[in-house]
Amino acid sequence: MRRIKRDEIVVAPNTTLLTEGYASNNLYTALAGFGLRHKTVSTNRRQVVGFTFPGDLIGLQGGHMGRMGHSFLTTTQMTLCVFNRADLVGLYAEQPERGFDLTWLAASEENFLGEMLASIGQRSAMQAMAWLMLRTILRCRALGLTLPLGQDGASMPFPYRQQDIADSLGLSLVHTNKTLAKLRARDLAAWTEGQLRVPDLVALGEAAGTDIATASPMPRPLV
Amino acid sequence: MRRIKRDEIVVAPNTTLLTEGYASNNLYTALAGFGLRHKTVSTNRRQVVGFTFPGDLIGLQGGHMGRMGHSFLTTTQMTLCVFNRADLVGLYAEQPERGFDLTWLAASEENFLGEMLASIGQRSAMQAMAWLMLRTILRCRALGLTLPLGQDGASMPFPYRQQDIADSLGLSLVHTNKTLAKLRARDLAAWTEGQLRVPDLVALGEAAGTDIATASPMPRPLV
DNA sequence: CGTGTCCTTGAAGCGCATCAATGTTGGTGG
DNA sequence: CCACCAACATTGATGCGCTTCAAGGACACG
Repeated sequence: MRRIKRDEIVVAPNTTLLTEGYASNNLYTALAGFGLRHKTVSTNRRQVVGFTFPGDLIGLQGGHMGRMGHSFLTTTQMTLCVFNRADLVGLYAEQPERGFDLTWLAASEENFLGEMLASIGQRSAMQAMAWLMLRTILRCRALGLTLPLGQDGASMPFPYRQQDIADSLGLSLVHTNKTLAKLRARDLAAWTEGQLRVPDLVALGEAAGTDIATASPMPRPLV
Repeated sequence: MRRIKRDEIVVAPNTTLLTEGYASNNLYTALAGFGLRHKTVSTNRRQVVGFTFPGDLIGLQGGHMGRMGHSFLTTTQMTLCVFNRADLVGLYAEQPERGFDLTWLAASEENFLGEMLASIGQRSAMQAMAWLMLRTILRCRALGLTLPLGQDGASMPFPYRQQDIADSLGLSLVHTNKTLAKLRARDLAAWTEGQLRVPDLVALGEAAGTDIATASPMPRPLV
């Protein structure tokens, strides 16, 4: 991938990098910082379709299908590696394994969205919230972004706003807040000051109606 | 693709071809018939993550990520073209454009699931249902599966059960039935005897809170 | 003619949205 | 250095859209 790397940039918090409906010449890999991808449904309604962590590829869609299906917004300051869309075609020819990996990533994203769908569609607010936190912290543990917490727990930076989670789960801000308070009261997950602390991953999994093995992400190729 | 084609099979209605959590050696292209992909959340709760029409690729995930993220179930009898998972790797090397197309397909699926997510998360039952019917009929029109109906309408076979739609939109069967009745009463969409009839696509789009251009699928590569 | 599958309709109740108000924190300019 | 404001978090009250429970109808099949 280094061959087609074009640049490395630092972006301010709360910046829209990619806009839904527009073509993008670039795609990025997140090196540091946090962001999110979202779709706009109507004025004052959006759906967050994913949280972006270091190591994630951003804008693959735009590179393959004329225009972006979602926008990308930074939450914190981010450091990004920049690639050029036009270079992708050549990459497939020269390094088929990389092309295979890209399909893998897209399929993996698809799988994640399917799980989100199942979560929003079939679970209660409480379960869905628990599932999201569990899924997030397990994924970030695989990335080395978490710190151990007690026997079976973990903590990690999670610098989003409650509104972001609400828009991700299709809940109102108010109900999101109350559900978070419940999770905190039951010692399942405490999310304060941008830090997510889960004292017992197994217990959180039970509240989510799933087990850790099911919620664990698969090992992924690096791009 | 013909090079790696292994077989052509006919499958009975209501048959599970791929099972969530298991690896699959095969992937398929639907030549005729209808089916659906679904995830099992718990006993007696599932999430339908997509309806499968002729021309669709089935099981790409299983070919790339060790095991399937969802099950595949036929609704009608289906005719399928069978490919072997192991042949995929070679395909990427020999025909990079095909590999590119596969990523395109996966990214396209991801995009669709994002839209489903937005629909379930942000829209009312009525809007979500209208959106699903519109999206479905527009996609099938591009495949040549629809017949024109009046000035701005279209009709197509849609041989699913109400429970399938309910599980797709995260609604109860009862409410799905009542919402369908409303759509029928308002002359927006009539779905009876396995046929979906939409007299005015634009009007349906208005009920869905979107316009036809936004809901239209992008042209796709054939595999 | 009984049995299973799917569709339909009514009634009751709950989970969540919406409305409204207050608290907290950090930034900004007088 | 404090008054002010904007952004985000929190909490209570009210009501609706949906789920769940229940029952019955239509049709196909052995």
